[in-house]
Amino acid sequence: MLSPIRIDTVSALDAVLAIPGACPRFCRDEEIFGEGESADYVYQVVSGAVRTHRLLRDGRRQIDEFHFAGDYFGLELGELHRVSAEAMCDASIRLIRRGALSDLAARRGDAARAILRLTAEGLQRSQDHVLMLGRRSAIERVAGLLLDIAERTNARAELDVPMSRQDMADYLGLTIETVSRTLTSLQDEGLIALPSVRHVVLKDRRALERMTA
Amino acid sequence: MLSPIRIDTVSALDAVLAIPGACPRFCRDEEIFGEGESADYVYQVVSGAVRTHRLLRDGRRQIDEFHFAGDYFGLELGELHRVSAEAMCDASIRLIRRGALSDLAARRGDAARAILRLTAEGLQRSQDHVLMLGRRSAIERVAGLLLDIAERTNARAELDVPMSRQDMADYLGLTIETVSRTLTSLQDEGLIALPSVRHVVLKDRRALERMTA
DNA sequence: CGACACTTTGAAGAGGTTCAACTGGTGTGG
DNA sequence: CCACACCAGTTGAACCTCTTCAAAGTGTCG
Repeated sequence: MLSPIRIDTVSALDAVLAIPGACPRFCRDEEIFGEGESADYVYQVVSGAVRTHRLLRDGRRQIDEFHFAGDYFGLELGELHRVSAEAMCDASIRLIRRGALSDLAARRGDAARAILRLTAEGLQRSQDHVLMLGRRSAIERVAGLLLDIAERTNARAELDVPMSRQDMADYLGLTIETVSRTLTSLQDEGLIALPSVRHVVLKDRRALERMTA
Repeated sequence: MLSPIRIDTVSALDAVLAIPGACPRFCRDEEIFGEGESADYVYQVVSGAVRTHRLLRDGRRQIDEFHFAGDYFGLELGELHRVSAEAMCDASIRLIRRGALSDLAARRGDAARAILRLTAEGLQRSQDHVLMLGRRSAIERVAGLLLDIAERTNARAELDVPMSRQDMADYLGLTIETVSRTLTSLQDEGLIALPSVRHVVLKDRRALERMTA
């Protein structure tokens, strides 16, 4: 049973926002929507992983967020998307008509609260991101990202990392070389292992957590 | 947010959220609430200016946001404040009981939408902050902050800067010395003037905007 | 006027970037 | 089935922006 203000589980959110929608597949690096386009849909990752990003005029890219199975993205206050979204690997994405969602929110208080909750969670994550970019060193940022991926993909020690080094760099406000060197140094210190480029084993989670706390 | 009905002005928001509340005064650097405290109120700046921040264990500080007259802050999804808030100068702050706000939101769709709108605007600002910290140089960050202050305080060319250099640094992810040097170099280039420490004159706004676009 | 906090400036240093070369894994074609 | 090409990732070295540490300057308030 839901409290008047809190919706406590992802599945509860999904139940409230269960609106039929198409569920197309996108392949690796395919654009789902672009910055400045009309925000006619809200999206949910069914399988795979998605990145959302913004670009400066000169090409500098900042990845805003990574989205994993179950996550919603593309929810906007205004009429236009403020970020672009691309699949990081083959992904299936549920499309929810924005009009259907606002109709639902207008009729049902719990749906309106679910939307508020999604937005507020996005804000919390963005605030964490700000703290990371403003005040943490490269090694702390990388450690934090690995732990975040572990948590959000429900991985134990061994992670499937769906993003390239460039994606990690553009999320962390670093360069690809710094990310690579930092991962190597974490490996040298025995905190992680890198069996392959897109797999990371967390060997000393406690130590990683100490870096990010 | 999702609804076709938009609330377009701050005053409209205020009308919807007009709940009687105390309006205490805080003096410079006084804490309004602390990170981890129970979030029993939502706050609105009546006059003055407020900063919200988070601290790492070792004392590194990241300012999350500056709040000016009319701005709401301290709105939380969960039970606890995730940031601390302090007055940057003498300020009067309206306190709104959170319970009163959620009652109102439960009864009136437009109030619920107003809360969503506030949250979504906070998210947009936080995303802009992420882009700034992740991918902009010191001079671009400082220029961006000055323009932001100008816009939010409705200043034309001459700005009243309510924050210290340390506050600017902790918002921009820089050090106090870098902020100071950057302001000096903007002055040397003729883009701004610094008649006194807490006053800035924007002499070439176009050039400043070019840096931040 | 003097004390104190904040700001500015200077010089040296570090962390991260840049540019460049090399490595390794993957896919393709002979 | 191997050779080769290609691309992402790694490593190295030089460089640069920003930081750190130190000192001097400025403004404010008793």
